[in-house]
Amino acid sequence: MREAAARLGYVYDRSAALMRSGKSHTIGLLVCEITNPFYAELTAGVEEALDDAGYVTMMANTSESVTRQRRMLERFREQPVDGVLIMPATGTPPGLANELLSWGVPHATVVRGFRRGAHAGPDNRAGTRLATEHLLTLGHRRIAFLGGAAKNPVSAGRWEGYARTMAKAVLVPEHLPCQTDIGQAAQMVQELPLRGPTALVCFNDSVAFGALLGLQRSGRMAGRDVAVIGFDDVREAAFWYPPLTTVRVAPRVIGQAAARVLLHRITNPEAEPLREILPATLVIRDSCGANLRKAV
Amino acid sequence: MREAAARLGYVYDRSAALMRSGKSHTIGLLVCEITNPFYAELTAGVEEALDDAGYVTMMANTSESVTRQRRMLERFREQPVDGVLIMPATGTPPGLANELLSWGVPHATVVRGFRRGAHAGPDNRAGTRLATEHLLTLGHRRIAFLGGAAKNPVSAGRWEGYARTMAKAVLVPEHLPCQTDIGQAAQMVQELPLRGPTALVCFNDSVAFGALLGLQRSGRMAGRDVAVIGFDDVREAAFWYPPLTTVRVAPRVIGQAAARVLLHRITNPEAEPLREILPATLVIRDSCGANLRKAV
DNA sequence: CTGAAAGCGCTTACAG
DNA sequence: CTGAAAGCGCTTACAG
Repeated sequence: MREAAARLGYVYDRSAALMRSGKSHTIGLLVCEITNPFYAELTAGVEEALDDAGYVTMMANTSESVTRQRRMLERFREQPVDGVLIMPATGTPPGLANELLSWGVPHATVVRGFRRGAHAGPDNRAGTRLATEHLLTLGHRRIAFLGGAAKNPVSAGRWEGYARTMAKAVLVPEHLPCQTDIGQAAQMVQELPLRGPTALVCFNDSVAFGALLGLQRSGRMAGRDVAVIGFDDVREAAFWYPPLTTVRVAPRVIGQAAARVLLHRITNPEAEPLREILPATLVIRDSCGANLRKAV
Repeated sequence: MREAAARLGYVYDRSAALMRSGKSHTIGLLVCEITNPFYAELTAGVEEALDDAGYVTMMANTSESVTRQRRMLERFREQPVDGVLIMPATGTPPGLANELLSWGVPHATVVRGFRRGAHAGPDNRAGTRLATEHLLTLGHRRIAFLGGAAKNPVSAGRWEGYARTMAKAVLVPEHLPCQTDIGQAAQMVQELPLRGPTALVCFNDSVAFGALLGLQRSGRMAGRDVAVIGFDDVREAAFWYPPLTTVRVAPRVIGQAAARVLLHRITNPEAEPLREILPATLVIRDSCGANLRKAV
């Protein structure tokens, strides 16, 4: 029937259907920085899962701009969409969670979360704990944490995983603050004193790449002179020189979980919001020196 | 007025407005592979420009699946959107252009184009011409072209720029086919005979990264033993070891041009479709050996 | 179970 | 120039 109608040039009008039924089968997705491969991969996971559930994804890239995020959110509200998946831009006021609640728009946070409400993200604390424990096993004592701002829950979680593991080993945690940027991290590491830390737990892979670069520039080599561990396992991690040991959190899996959590919110508005914390695993390559040690 | 209404809880309903006016102020964007940093950056450029023009971007990632592309396109038609921006998935039948035309949906292609119709993309031919000329200037004679499938216009254009420049220098062009993938390219280059090409013009940066890796694995070094030039200038290009000499085509600028071309199509449906071919420039870093030469 | 009518919230064309 | 009414194409609730 619809087949035949289509042949005659008929096209189903979703906007009319939406107006009458109030269901758009569209989800708004707010990405904090699409040019970051980690978030790009995550976005692909979200879209895949929503597509399977019969939803279409309306994506907007906020480029870490709170203003742009606000505008897109209002736009989603007017559209309207059936739900919003949000990776909050840096500097998002915590009050946003309550505002979204008062709007009555089902929503879930991804990776960067609010204290409460539907959420899907990696186990940040377990990730840096695994990394730190691995370095301790390799015999390191002067282990520093490179990067991270500590103001947001992601940084806080990763710092905690590291700092608590250090404390448990009766060692003093050390924070080397720097921007989440290859160039900045490289600068920081390049200027590190010779008798400084022998191992670095990095906030994420970008920072770790910078560390690799900074070591190289100062004539040192990751894995041999200083152990480096990243966080995320972006695709490039395996291809860097040396290949990066890092904490894998599978962005695509997080994306799928986020879609699930939001859809649960939509279908069960009265139920307690789901919070899915996804496991982190350590991927051992060369930058931590473990393979080098084995070879000797 | 609207301010006051908003305070009372009123939310403008775009779906109603759309139904009456037929204008959605929404553009559908079909991305062939969002996890490729080049396309991610391009997407950000499109969105930025459309946002400035008062349009919202509805993005869908096809992951190079023609089936998914078809479904999203039909969805966009039903939605409806005011126009579609498409980076065709590999294997898209050329007939799609006519079909879109018959649907009456304004559209433009990005990067990968059809023979006719609105389009924005890099000057592929000029890009590889610049790369090849640079290698010739550095004294190379055995220059090969690595990667690219030649079935699509992008590959064809890049191959032509290389092959014609070689022919002009009375040299025989050589094609080393491989998948557009770091691992595949690395394998290919690793197995290259010692008396093989002394320089490689690569289909894109991913392939070039693979070449760098393959050389490293076989104990050779890009820039010193074999010159390597990429295409795209993705963000990582400057940070690889050695830093990659590559053809810059500024994905963000292409994205902005694509938005412009589509909006022109929407506002001037009777006018000839615009085709914007954006300039390519050569960014000289270390992988081509030019800096090494200077230092000696 | 089937079919005609009402109505979603806007914009637009028309009457006053 | 202002204001009330019609209508966009669906879905839904209701009458037959």
